[in-house]
Amino acid sequence: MPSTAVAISPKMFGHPVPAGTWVEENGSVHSADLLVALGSVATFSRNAEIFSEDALADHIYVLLSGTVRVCKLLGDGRRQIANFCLAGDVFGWEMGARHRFSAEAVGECKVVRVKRSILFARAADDADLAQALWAVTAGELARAQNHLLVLGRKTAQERVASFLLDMAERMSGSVVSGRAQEVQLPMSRQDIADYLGLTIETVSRTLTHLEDVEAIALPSSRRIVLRNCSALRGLNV
Amino acid sequence: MPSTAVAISPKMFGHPVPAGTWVEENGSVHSADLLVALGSVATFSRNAEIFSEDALADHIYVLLSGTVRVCKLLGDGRRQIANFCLAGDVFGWEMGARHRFSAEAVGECKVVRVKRSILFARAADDADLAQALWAVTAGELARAQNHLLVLGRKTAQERVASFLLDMAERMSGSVVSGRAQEVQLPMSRQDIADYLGLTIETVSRTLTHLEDVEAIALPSSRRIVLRNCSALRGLNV
DNA sequence: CGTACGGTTGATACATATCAATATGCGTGG
DNA sequence: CCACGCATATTGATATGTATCAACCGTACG
Repeated sequence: MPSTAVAISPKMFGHPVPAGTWVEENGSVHSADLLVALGSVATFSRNAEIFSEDALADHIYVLLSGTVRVCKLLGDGRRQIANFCLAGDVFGWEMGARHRFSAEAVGECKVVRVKRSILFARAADDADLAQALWAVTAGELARAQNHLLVLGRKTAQERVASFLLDMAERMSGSVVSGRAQEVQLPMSRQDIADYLGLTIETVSRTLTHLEDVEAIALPSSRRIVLRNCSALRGLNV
Repeated sequence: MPSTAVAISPKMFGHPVPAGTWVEENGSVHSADLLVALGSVATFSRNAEIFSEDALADHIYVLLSGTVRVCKLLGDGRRQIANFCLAGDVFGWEMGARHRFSAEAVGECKVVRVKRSILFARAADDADLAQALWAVTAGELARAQNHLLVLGRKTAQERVASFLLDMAERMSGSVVSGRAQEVQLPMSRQDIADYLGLTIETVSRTLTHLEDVEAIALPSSRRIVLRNCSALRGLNV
C-alpha cells in the first residue's frame, strides 16, 4: 500500500450498535492516529457484535488491538467471513447508508469509531485524507478479489495453505521467508472454515494432512509452525 | 450508487497491451463523458485481450459498448472471472503499478482509455472527480464481496439463480419485477462457469434443471427468459 | 452440404460435506 | 489443586454435489 499523510492501514467495512461504551480518546493511545483523535474508543469481548448487517453505517472503525471478523449470514445459517481485520485495519466503511456485513470480535478487542460525516467532511478539503480513505477501499478490494480466486477455483489444501501464508505475513508484518515461522491464530476452526468456504472438519483434516506431509507443525490447535513455506507456496499457486 | 458531477458508473480494473489502435476522441460519442473527452477510443474483437495480468497499469478504461471479462489465471489453466463489465462500467483501475487481472472482450466492444496520471492529477484538485473514482472502487468492492458469499457458500443452483437475476438487473437497468423478463447473455457457458466457480457442464445442467422446474425458459442458448423471478429469488438467499 | 464450435446429456469418479463418535483443552467450582 | 463439564478440535464412516470423461446434438459458417 502507498504511503499517505494519514496513517491508516488497509481494511474495510462499517459500524453501528455495539455492546461497549464509547469514550472520547484524549490520552496518548497507540500511534496517535488522526482517526483516533477524531473518534471514541470501545472494548469488545469475545464474539461481541460491533455492528450488525443492515444497521445504519454512520461510523467507521479502526481496530487498535485484537481481531475482528467481517461476515454475512445466509437465511439458513450459512456464514461467509469476508475478512479478518487485524490491529491497524479499518473496517465498517460504506458508501451506502447501511452496513452490508456485520462485524464481530474474534477475541477481546479495542476499537476506535469515527463519525462518517466528520470524516467525509474532512476528506472533502483534505486531499491526503481522501486519498488515504480511498487507499483503504482499494486495499479491501484487492484482498476481496484475491479471495474470489481462492473460493472459486482452489482446492481445500490450496485454500488452507494460502490462508496460513497470508496470516503469517500479516501478523509478522513481513513476507514469510524460507525459514520456519510460527503463527498464533486468533480465530477458531469454524471461523477459518467460514472464511475459506469449507467445513470445520475439512479444515481440521487438511491441517493434519499438512502436518503429516511436514509442511507445518501443530504444537497446539491455535499455534501453527510453517515448516516448509515453499511447499505451502507451491500449493498456493 | 450516489450521484456525482462526473458520470461514471461502478466497475473496476486496469489496462495495457491491446490489439486495437487508440484514437483521440473529438467527435460526439455517447454522453460526452469527461473520461471520454480525456481519453482515446479503441475497438476490440471477440476474445481480444485489452490488457494482461501483471502489465503496467497506466491507464483506466471505460466500456462504451459490449462486454468485458476481468479475470485471473492459475498456473494450470484454472480461471476465475472476477467480474463482467457492461457498457458504462469502469475497469482497469489499480492503486499499485501493475494490473492484478487481465481484461478481455467477451464480444466485439468499444473502450475508452485514459492515462491514469492525468486522471490522478485532475482528481487531486477536483473533489467531485475524486469522489466519483472512489465510488467506482467502492462499487467494485461491494460487488466483489457479494460474490464472495456466492462462491464460498452457495450451491450451483443458487449461484446460477443469482447470476441470472444480477444480469437481468444490470442489463435492463432496473430491478427485475415479478413479471417475466428476457435476458440476452453476451457470454458463453464457459465464461459463466468461470465466473461462478463451476464447470461448464454443471452450468448447463443447472440451467436445464431450472427450465424443467419452469423457473426459466431457454428459447436459445444465449437468450434466457426469467419466468418465475420469485422462485429464482428464493434460491438466491 | 460438411465441418467446427458451443452446448447438452450421460456415466462415473472424487473431493468435500454430513453424520457420529471420541479426544483435548479450558474455565469453574468444590 | 483437582475434578468435572462444556467448548473446541480431531478422527472415522458414509453420503452427496459437483467434476471429470465421453458422446452426442444443433447451429453457424464456409
